[in-house]
Amino acid sequence: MEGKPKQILIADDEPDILEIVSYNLGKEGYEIYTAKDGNEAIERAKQLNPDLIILDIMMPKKTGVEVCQILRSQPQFQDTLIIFLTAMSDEASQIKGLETGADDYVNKPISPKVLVSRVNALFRRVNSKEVGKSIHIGNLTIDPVKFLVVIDQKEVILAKKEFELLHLLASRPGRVFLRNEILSQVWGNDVIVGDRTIDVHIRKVRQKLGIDCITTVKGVGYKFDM
Amino acid sequence: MEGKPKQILIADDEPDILEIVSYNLGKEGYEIYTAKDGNEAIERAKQLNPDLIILDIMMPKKTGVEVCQILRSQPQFQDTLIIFLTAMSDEASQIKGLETGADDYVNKPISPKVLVSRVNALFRRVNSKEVGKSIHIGNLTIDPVKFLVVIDQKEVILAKKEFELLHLLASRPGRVFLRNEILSQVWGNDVIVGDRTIDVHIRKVRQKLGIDCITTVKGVGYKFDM
DNA sequence: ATTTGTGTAAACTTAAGGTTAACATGGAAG
DNA sequence: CTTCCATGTTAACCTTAAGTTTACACAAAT
Repeated sequence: MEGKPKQILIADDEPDILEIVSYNLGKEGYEIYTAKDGNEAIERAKQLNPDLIILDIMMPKKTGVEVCQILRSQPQFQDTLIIFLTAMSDEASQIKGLETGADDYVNKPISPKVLVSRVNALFRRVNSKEVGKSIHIGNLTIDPVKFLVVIDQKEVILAKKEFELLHLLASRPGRVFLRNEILSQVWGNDVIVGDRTIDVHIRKVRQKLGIDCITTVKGVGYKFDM
Repeated sequence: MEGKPKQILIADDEPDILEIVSYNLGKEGYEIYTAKDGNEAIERAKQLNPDLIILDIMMPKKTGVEVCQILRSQPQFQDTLIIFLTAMSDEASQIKGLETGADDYVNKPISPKVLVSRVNALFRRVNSKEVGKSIHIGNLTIDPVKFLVVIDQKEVILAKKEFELLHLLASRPGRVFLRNEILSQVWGNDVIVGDRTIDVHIRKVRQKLGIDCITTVKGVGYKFDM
């Protein structure tokens, strides 16, 4: 059971490094995205929500350590893997890096093969326990493992269908789901239910969440939007 | 919620290394055990079932890589963390080591502080493994060794199935276990039992504990919550 | 052989969840 | 402005999952 390809964001100001790392990890089947300074790294991380972020420490705008701290302070990136990449091989930096919340620390000059092995080792470890990944959007968290929705630190209990419906919509924020799609995804392809059934569940979700995050697209379907 | 102290097994044939590593990790609150060759490492690993094993590569009897392969081939050690410690800093060894199933690879001469950071980073990432070790949640203690549940200083006797059921749920508080999962974990994959059997056992546990800590998620399963 | 504890099954009750129908609303087209 | 149609709203109703109780089989202990 091979999941979807893992997304990796690489931030470094040296184009050479970016290229060599992208090439070698891409060859392994990972989906690679790049950033060339600290601010861009943060920006891209927020829009991509990648599985792993590889950060050079010495970068313009913001250092890798700063980026790591900023990202780790947000719930969305609590579980994201982070590897530091750096020319500073002194042990103080390394310790500081790991204590900032990084998962690994690789010294330059990097060996592409070693980096690939370390990336693989990290994913091997994390994959074995991570079954359903939770969704974080703004102050909203959807956790399929705990079957729980948290909004502004407050837990909201949704019934099964309500949860599945919200989970579906929130899995692709902004994208419109046709009523048909919703029916087949949440209710299954065979069951036939009345026309108002979806509406009623949408209503319950809206009501329980208390915030307006589901938009109606008349004649088409619904979408999640914050 | 601070768990039990993590157990670490360190295998190296140089007493100096053993001592310095033991001292530094011990200071961090880990419970340290040692072995001085490959065979002893395997033997102690089996009797201790530690959370982390640190293996020197060049050891008498069996090399660290061999020990790793042997342990990884057994289900008991599938999730156990393994770090290689070695004087061989060439990248081929490192790649081989990581691909054997190790989680990290640290070169000698080792810096105790760096090792400690890396150990901490690994445990930070993998907070989940606590099988066979007692669980403390609030005023509730579940001790699988003594087969005992203590709640508010009062011992509660649970039957085998009841105990296993509670232990499973409490091992991951908050997480929902599907009825299927419960069946396969507690009853085993092959046995087929009636639909109400789980309910009955849930009821007995709830009754005996006297506190409401098991939540029903209708249509999904059960979860432990305090 | 009898007692005791444990696990499973069956029958029944309860309640949560899901669906529907009937009606309301609101915006766009004519 | 009126009509039309898609969606919103509400409450009643139906369905199904879970809770409860009792009974019984079986094994271990006495």
